[in-house]
Amino acid sequence: MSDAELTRQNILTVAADEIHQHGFKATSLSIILNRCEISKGALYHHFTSKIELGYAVFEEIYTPMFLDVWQSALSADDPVEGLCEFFTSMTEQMSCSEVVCGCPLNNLCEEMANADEGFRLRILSMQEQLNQLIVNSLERIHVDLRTGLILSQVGYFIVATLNGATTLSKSSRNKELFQQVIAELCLYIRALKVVA
Amino acid sequence: MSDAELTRQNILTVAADEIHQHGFKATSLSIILNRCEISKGALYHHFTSKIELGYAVFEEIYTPMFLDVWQSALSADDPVEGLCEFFTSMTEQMSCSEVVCGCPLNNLCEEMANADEGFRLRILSMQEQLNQLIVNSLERIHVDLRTGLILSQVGYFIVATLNGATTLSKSSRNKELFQQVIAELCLYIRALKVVA
DNA sequence: CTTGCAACATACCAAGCGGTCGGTTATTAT
DNA sequence: ATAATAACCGACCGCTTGGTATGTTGCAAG
Repeated sequence: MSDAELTRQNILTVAADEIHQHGFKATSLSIILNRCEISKGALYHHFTSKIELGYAVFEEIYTPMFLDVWQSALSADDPVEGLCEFFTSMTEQMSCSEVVCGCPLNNLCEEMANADEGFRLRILSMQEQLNQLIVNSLERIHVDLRTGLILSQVGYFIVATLNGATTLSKSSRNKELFQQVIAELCLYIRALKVVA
Repeated sequence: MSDAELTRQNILTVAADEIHQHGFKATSLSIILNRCEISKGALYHHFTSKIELGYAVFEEIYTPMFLDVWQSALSADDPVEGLCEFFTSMTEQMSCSEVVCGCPLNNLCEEMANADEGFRLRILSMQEQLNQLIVNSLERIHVDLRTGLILSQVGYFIVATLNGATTLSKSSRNKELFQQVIAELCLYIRALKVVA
């Protein structure tokens, strides 16, 4: 990787962390410059504006990270158990800072979907991709599932609850609340199956 | 109501609307001053700082509004049906701007719980009050409910899902997504009861 | 060897922010 | 009537923000 590309990646990584911690609007370019030990000229050589940097972070950092982790959870033989294990391991591995900072995509949806069309469309596309992943994996085991389920609706319900749980936990600063909601969510997910 | 108190209330109302629309940090005092047609001196006569104004909005506008609406939903003879009707009527009455702006408390939790201790504690207290309301009303009909339910967990699950649904809907700018999640949430809530 | 452009650095800018302060008007108590 | 204070005004301040324009360095092709 060339020096220039290294600089670019470094900016993206640091910016992703700052945006995760403080949100997009509250993220200061000068702090990114300090952390990267570069000048303003360097940043504006690689990105035309703050919002374009934000888009790049979304597309090159958040999106692949997000798809990877859901993909692997849903590719289990039994996606229902895959999801539950994924959620449970989240609560176990979750550090305190992650409880406080929440999910980057959920944060951006809250903050920017209403304020910037570019962010809104990217977030929307991400949500639809994620929902499709869930629907596809549930369809794989449709013979084990209750009849009458609207899978797309179920997918959005799961994502909504997970996001709601992270937001809710921010005020208590510990993962107890998160764990409770996740536990209830796993009950719901497992109840999607017909009783054996 | 005295003129001074009228001014104060006007500031609170306008500030509540601005914070709802743009979040706390992005809310500009000068815009509030313009909308209220008052001077900066007037505002700082009634409130010592921007953050104190934010606290006042939370306590005097958002909190009572929030408790009122949940209280009345949960005081129905059957709180399960009360909740479902409440949620369903939300989707029907919801204007486009409300879809876009989301729930004021959920927004503040996302934005400020991590950034300001005063907001965090107020939000936490609000969440606990709300959960207690739900738990109390479900306990009233515990004979109709499935055994083994952890009511506190159920309460937080409901709130988390509702909040997640509002956030999720922001990116699509319409209430279709919200309605889907709410529909699934009502299925979940009604399934709390034992089959008759 | 030199020409040229990518890859930076630095100084600067206007705008907006929350907040302060001295002054003015209106109201109320004595 | 007067004194005191509440209620309000508006100019000003320091600071930070995203963004720009000019200048410098270094590598790489011709």
